Amino acid sequence: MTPQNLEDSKRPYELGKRLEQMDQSRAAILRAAREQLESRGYTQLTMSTLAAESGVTRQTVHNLFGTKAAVLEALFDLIALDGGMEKMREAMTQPTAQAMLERFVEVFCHFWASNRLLLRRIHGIGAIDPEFGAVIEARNQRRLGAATRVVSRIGGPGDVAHKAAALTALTSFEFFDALAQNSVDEPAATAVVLDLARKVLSNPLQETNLPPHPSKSGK
Amino acid sequence: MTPQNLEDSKRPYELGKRLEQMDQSRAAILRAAREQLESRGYTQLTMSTLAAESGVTRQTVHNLFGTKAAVLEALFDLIALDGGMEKMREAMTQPTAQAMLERFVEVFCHFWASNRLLLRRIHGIGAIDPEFGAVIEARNQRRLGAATRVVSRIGGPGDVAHKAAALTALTSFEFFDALAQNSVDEPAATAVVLDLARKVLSNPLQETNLPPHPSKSGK
DNA sequence: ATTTAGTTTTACATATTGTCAAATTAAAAA
DNA sequence: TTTTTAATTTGACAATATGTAAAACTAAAT
Repeated sequence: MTPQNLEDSKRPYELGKRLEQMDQSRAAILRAAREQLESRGYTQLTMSTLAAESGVTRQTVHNLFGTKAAVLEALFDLIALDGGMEKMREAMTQPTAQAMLERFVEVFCHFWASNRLLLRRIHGIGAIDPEFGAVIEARNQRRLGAATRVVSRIGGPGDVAHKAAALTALTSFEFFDALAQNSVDEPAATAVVLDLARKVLSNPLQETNLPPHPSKSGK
Repeated sequence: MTPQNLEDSKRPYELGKRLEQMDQSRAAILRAAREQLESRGYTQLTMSTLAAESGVTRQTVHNLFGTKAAVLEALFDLIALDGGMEKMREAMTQPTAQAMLERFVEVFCHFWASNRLLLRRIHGIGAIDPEFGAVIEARNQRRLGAATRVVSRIGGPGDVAHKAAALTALTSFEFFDALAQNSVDEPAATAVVLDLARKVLSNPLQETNLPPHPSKSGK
């Protein structure tokens, strides 16, 4: 019953050029997935429309990816790869703590801005589907880890975990998206995030920045 | 052809007690919708499971609400109503600007905290479905309007629209949810939001809070 | 020329939404 | 109490969408 049996033996076969074509199909499908996800939304994107726009059969989409969820996960992985997430390493190795924070904020804000509509959909899927949500949350936890290192590096008073949570929230896609929703362009939004991040990390919680609770004493 | 025709005339009929039962069914369906949306997510919530758990027929769910989207919109309206959104009026009529800001932040943070998981799902639906997204965005625009009034009331330097956008993002559900995700409880998260809001509204953009760009000069 | 393996075609099973009409039932009106 | 009304149920149906399976087809490798 070994593979060398006369009956079962198969001539060796390298996919070669066929692999390229498969990769092209995969790429075309992911491109179509991105377009349709952005323009039509999640429920309107179907395996059929995906196949039609990418020039293959619906069955081929299933062969190459398996399920609709797998297509979206592949798309998610793709933008994270060529979207510049490898710049994180460069950010985390800055010489000074402030430069580290600055690059940290810039890297994420630029990534959010570059894929805003798509990420809104993908994160939305994570919000409505617990299973997919775990994938998103895993990435958020990695950002939390990086944020914790930034906070530790900067030092200062206050609880590290608490400040890291705040920094993570400030650098979340959702916060950036909310900022950009109201006519704040990428540089301006990035500046706001960076400004707030510095304020969070410099002082613990300065509630005395302005009159604390002026509820009784009118101005 | 008037209603008084012998053929077409109908005996007057008040629904009375039947209306109560319809309301109970409606309430039971919305309760089931909330539970299933939170526990199973959007796609796992079906008209069938909804009907089963609320003790009516699938057809009745359709009779009472129309479509699945309509059920969720009704649920969205419900939590907004009895969820305490009427407290907004009280917040906007505070005597001092600072009290107004404080109540503004507190009202929203408390609302987000009281319906966190449910709102994550509902906002997620808005993110994946452009049509439903418009409903969410309409509410965000109302918050932006209120934020603009708060910002104007507080005054100070800087662009009102810009600061209002920042305040709106800080008081967004998504930002609160991101904060609360990492072990920050409601009071702490509210304090963070309020603190950041004060900082945003007090100074325009104080980039000189810390050494500006210490990229070349080491510490 | 033969073999291999991806693609297509075709068919099928399942699940879900949404609609429709007749039978049923509980409440209102007489 | 009897009749009438309207909501609920029951049963059926159409339309989509996902996912699987197998045979025919085809392009590439041998």
